[in-house]
Amino acid sequence: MADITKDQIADVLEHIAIMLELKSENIFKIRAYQNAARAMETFSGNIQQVVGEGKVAEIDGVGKGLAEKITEYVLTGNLAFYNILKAEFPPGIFEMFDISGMGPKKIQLVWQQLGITTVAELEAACKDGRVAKLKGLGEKTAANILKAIDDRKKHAGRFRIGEIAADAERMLDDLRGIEDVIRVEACGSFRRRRETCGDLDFLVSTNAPDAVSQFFVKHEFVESIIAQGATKSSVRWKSGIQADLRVVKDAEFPFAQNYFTGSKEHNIIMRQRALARGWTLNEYRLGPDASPKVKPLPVPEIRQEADLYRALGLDYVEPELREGGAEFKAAEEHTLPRLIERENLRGTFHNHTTASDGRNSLKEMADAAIELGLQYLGIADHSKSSFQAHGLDETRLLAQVAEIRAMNADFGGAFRLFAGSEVDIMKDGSLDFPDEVMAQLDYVVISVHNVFSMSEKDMTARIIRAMENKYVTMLGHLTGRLLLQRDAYAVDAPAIIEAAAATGTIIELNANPRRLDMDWRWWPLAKEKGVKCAINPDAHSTSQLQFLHFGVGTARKGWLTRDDVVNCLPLGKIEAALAAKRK
DNA sequence: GCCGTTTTCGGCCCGACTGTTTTCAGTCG
Repeated sequence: MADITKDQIADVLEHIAIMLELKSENIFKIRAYQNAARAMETFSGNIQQVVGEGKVAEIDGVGKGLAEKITEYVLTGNLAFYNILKAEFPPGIFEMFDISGMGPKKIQLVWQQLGITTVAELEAACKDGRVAKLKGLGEKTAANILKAIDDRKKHAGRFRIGEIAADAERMLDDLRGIEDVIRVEACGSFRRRRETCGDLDFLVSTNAPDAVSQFFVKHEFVESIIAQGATKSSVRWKSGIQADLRVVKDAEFPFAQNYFTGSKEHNIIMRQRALARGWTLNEYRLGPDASPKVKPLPVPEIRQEADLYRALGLDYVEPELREGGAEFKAAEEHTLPRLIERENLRGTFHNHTTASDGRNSLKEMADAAIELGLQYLGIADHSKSSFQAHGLDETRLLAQVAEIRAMNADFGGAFRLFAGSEVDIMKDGSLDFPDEVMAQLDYVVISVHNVFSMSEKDMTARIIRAMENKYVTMLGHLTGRLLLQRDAYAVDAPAIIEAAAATGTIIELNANPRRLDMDWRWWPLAKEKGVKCAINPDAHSTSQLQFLHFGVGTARKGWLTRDDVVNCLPLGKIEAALAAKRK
């Protein structure tokens, strides 16, 4: 069996959907491929196993036809249908989808009429007037395409939530300050606390829409105006991100809030549930369906989002869970979890000091933790093999342990530092410190920091071997990914989760917004297996302790409650949790 | 291509904005 991951399957299905669009195939067939790609991305089981058991078609959104294609791809590493389809298109053509305003129809047009197959050729054809002469296009379209090509060069791609959160919060505050503004929300992927956002969506209810729109497009953040209408405006901020504003009447707010929060998949199911009750749902209202297929029920009054969920037979679904997956079944059966909140955290592990590559001293880190209202702080500087990060050898580590013990005496029980280490996992799965050194620590975080290019099988075996050491308390940043920067190394997450359950090892949710690793998609499986989570900021300075906010957002996306996260335990109870595996 | 509490055919979410048109197609979210 080839080592095909579910992400690779999703990419292939997504790519097929794009090519079918270019061939002007049936739109619903295209959507079926897109749905199946989403189903793969959010699938939390072991796809190899499901293929082996012949149960692919049991996955929601995957039918007989796509199950056969997925099975062929997983078993052989190849998909004949995909290869044949791909051969019909020049490879550079797909890059044109990254140009805002270029969709399948225009790409097809410039390709068929002008023979354009790359973004560079498109740019040239816009400049020399050939694009403007095409039927259905014109001067403005050509100019807009040029602007979009230019924008793409400047602002490629998506933004990490850590890069945009401060500006977004500031905009929310500013919008709330406008006269006659009633309700304000940042919707979209930002509200759902996705790890990256392509844009920001602001929603305002007011009786003075013009004033709000004017304020938005003239805000100091704005670099250029993309579109401005009566109810919808789009701008590009100086930071590079696109920000959209929707202005609605207050009675419409809960519907718009729900609609613009998404996800798209979540919205589709919401609308289907409305139709099943003889209603139609859009971003403005819940109303009677013009041609109902069922005997319509009276339409209830909706004042806030929770009313809408109730009307559709659901408990309120927190935004973080609205990814179009298991949230509906749980909301129907009243089994949605009470999600963890920032205030539940009592302390945190995996933080660095000037002893390795941190910017603040032990004392400064402790003071900052106290300032944040934490009861304890774990220090886990790098081990000696991470020489690029000034990793500590045994002598320096034991000196730091002694310093921590002395400081704890001064805190007098109100606050505590825990002495740990972020120990490198060596290439063969052995650890950077011997057992007798780790035995002197309160806890041990283990992480992979080198030799990323191993096979999935070897990397998984490497990590599992390290987890089997009884002094290892928790596994740091599982995949080593740096969002929008460096891909995850190959590792079998379900196998790691199984091993964590078997060995009693905690898995870290690294809250650094560049990482947010382990990914939120795996936490429901970890929770099901009884694996505990530690939300750790991986702070290299006092200010980075604030990363805990992003970690809590990701934990909420992973359906975690305070009971699933060890650092919700108070002093007096956390000690036993850290020591449990050593017995 | 998927799916089913009027089921194996005939549906499949829907509105705003732009640019090119003169009533609509394309794109986006």
